[in-house]
Amino acid sequence: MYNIRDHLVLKRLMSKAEETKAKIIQQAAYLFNQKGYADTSISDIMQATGLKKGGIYNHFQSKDELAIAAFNYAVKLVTQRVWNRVRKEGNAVARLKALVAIHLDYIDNPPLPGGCPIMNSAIEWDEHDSILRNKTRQAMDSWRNLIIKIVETGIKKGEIQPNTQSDTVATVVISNIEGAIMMSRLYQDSIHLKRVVASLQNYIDNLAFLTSY
Amino acid sequence: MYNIRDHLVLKRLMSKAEETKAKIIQQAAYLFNQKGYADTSISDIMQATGLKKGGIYNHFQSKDELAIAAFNYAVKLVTQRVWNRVRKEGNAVARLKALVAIHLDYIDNPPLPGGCPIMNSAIEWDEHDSILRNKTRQAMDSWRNLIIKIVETGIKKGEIQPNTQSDTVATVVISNIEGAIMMSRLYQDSIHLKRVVASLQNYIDNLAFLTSY
DNA sequence: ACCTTTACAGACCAATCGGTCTTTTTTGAC
DNA sequence: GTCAAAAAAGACCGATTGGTCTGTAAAGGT
Repeated sequence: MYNIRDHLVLKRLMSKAEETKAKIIQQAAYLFNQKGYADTSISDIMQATGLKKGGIYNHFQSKDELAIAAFNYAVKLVTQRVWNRVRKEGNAVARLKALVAIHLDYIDNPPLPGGCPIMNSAIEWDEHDSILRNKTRQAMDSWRNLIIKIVETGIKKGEIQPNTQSDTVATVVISNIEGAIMMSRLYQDSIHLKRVVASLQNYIDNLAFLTSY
Repeated sequence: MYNIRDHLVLKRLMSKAEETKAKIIQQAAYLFNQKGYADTSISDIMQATGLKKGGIYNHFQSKDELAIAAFNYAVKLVTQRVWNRVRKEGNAVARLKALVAIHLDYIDNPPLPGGCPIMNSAIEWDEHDSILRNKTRQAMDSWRNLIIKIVETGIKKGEIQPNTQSDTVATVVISNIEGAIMMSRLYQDSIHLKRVVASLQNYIDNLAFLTSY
């Protein structure tokens, strides 16, 4: 079969197998995030990737193993988008506000279809003692630790009030954002996300050591 | 078969069939809320109720029909608990604070196992155009309208600042609570719910027309 | 106590599930 | 171009899915 990559002088970054595996992971991540693990069948993934059963099970031993790889990929997509935005800001208040604001386009321009994979997995796995629940907790831990670190660095630098509870800030910010994503997705209307982002901006302003007025 | 209810003089409130149907709905509601619709099989419901397939399909035409009845039942459970608490309070600020505080025991003493059925259904159905998504939106509408009505009544009575956006309050309060339930359930730790409830109490205090200090 | 109605049991169905295995095709180093 | 290794195809498997249907048992008005 004719393959354009071989015909060109382009060096191949991934082997064919690696490309196939990456495609499976991406398509599976999209499907799992949209439909959930239980309602996504191997047949769905076969159809999305254009592969047959043997092509998928050549790369993964089980549906679970694929789901874990897909979840890792999904989490990487969402956390990278946040971090790439947050790192641009210098001080803690600006970082927190950027972290919140980046979620405004979670409806119209999401990092992957289906909403936040951390929340989706949390809801689906919260009472199974499964590998995926642990993975979800780890992802949530990273998410919380990012906020905690920003706040504590801000306190040290005198940008944020010293009596601020960083773990409370993390819980409040994440709860708000995740709840708002849920509501905006349910109604297919970003208004809820906009309201919550505005409310959180005000919340963050009140954490600042010196308010500007 | 000997039946103690017939032997006693007790008037039967429900016929045997109605009791059976109610039992199916309750058990199904628990299962759907814990495991989700896709991962709950008719066999699971057979086991939970002690009935066989014919006994279940005698009362419901399909799994979907049962899921809708179960969702209605679950929503009734959670909304009644909220309303029974809120109605005890006279003024808007106290009502809002009670509405928030009632969710503190959502982990240790939930109205039904599996967390908030509105959020769980929202996550599972948010991209299907299904009956259950519409049901979920209706339940969320009621939830929002309760808060909106409390706020607007409070504004009229001079208990809440007149420039307050009631729909924003509804979005913020619900997003916070639902997000916090998700986090506390993921970690099996009510600390996140406690933090968010405390934060929301402060938020509500700031809506009051006259602060006490 | 009788008798009709209905609730329920349980066998049965096709379709689909996740997963295995053998065969064929493709890949890519030489 | 050759050829060994790996990737993918696709037939196949038992178990389970939601759902149907017929026979039996219980219910409950009379």
